[in-house]
Amino acid sequence: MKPVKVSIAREKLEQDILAAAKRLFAQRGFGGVSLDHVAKAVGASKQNLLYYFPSKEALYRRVLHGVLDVWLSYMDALSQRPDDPEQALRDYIAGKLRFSREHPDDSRVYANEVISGAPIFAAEIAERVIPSVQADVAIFNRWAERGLCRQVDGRHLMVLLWASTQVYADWSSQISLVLGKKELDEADFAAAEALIVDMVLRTVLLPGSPNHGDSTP
Amino acid sequence: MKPVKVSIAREKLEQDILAAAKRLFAQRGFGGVSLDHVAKAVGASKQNLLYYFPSKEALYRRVLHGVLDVWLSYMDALSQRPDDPEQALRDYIAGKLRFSREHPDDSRVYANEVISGAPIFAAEIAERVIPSVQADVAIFNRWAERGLCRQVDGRHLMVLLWASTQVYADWSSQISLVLGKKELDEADFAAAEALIVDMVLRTVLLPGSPNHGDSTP
DNA sequence: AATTTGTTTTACCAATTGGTAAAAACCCTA
DNA sequence: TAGGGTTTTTACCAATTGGTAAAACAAATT
Repeated sequence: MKPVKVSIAREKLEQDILAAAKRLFAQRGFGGVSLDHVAKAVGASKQNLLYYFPSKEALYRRVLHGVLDVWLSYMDALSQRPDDPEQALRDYIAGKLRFSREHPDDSRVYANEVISGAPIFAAEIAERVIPSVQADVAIFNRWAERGLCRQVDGRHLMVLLWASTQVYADWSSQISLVLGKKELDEADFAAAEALIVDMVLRTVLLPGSPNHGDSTP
Repeated sequence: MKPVKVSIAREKLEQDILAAAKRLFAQRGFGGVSLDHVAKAVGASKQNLLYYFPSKEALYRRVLHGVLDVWLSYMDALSQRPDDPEQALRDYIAGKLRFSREHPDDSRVYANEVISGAPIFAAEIAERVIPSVQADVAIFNRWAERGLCRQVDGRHLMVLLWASTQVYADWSSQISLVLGKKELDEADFAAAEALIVDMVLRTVLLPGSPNHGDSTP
């Protein structure tokens, strides 16, 4: 198989463009970013940028596609431990919070798109995200059927899990203000994790479960 | 006091502009909206619009100011019942969900601004929102001191309450996809409220409380 | 009716927008 | 070193951007 020859330089510039575009789209949304902004951020000309990505929307789609990859990669925690609701939920929450911590811009790009009603990515979300969510919900329901956890509406629980974890990326500016510090640190994320895990487990686990109601310091 | 005479027509057009601007800013963010968009949405000329609002940023500020008024008006539930944590929390959650239901565009405008790092409204948020949040947190801590509820980190609890309620406005497009319907209806909001109230009360109320752990159908 | 005041329209403007066409520079291999 | 493909630059373009200035129109006050 002939290797697709791509010069190092090309590869690097393309990645640089995607990275800069992600940062800008995260901050200002699709409409608030011009190709010139992105080009200047990477020290290239707008026309050069258009050589790599045929249009602004194409660039945005590529960014969003990458974001979705990352988003989904943090969402498979439930299926990893199909027999242990407690640990699965702990992992899931920890993973999503790690996503917020490590990829805040990905989170914000995604949030911007969803808030706008997903005009561009509705199809891809329907194709990739929704099945993944439904799989998680199905795992949930199976746990309940098998008596491993209480009956709760898995769909709304998933919504609550996204919301309460992603907020630490998307709303970090306001949360920082509330906590009275410039940026969120490790300890803040740990505190968030403790609270969310505590709440979810109290709600989901059966009263008789071993670990029930012990997570308060 | 001399009444500031403002013709009906003026008043109405100004309100129309603000309403249209809010809808557009909610959907596309500040950078994604042009004065011409807003003008066309209300059937006026761009220059006419600039007669009422001296600049795009001025218009945005006015919209955001109104949004903040609404946002804050739904946030005083805790102080209304200073001696009854359970009912106060129920009211608070119900109120914030009502906000998401009745004012989704306000919620989205606010979310857009916060995600962008609140470049324009950081000062006003710090002045108006943060004190309000801190008041709520203080009420919380007092409950805990008086033995009316468990010790939980009030700040992170507030974050969780915003997140889990506002998500039903900001992310309604994706939640609709998950629930498999075109838009969220009364029943969906009721289910969300039930879950959130359940989780919060399980976490916050003391084990011996009267209503503890009974909210599952 | 004349005048003042408030509102809208017309006519501009320079800068920026996303995008095209083609020339120029670069790089690798024969 | 010549040629061929790849990448970058230069030169454009029409449309849109936020905004100004002043004229035209309408409404209320005298």
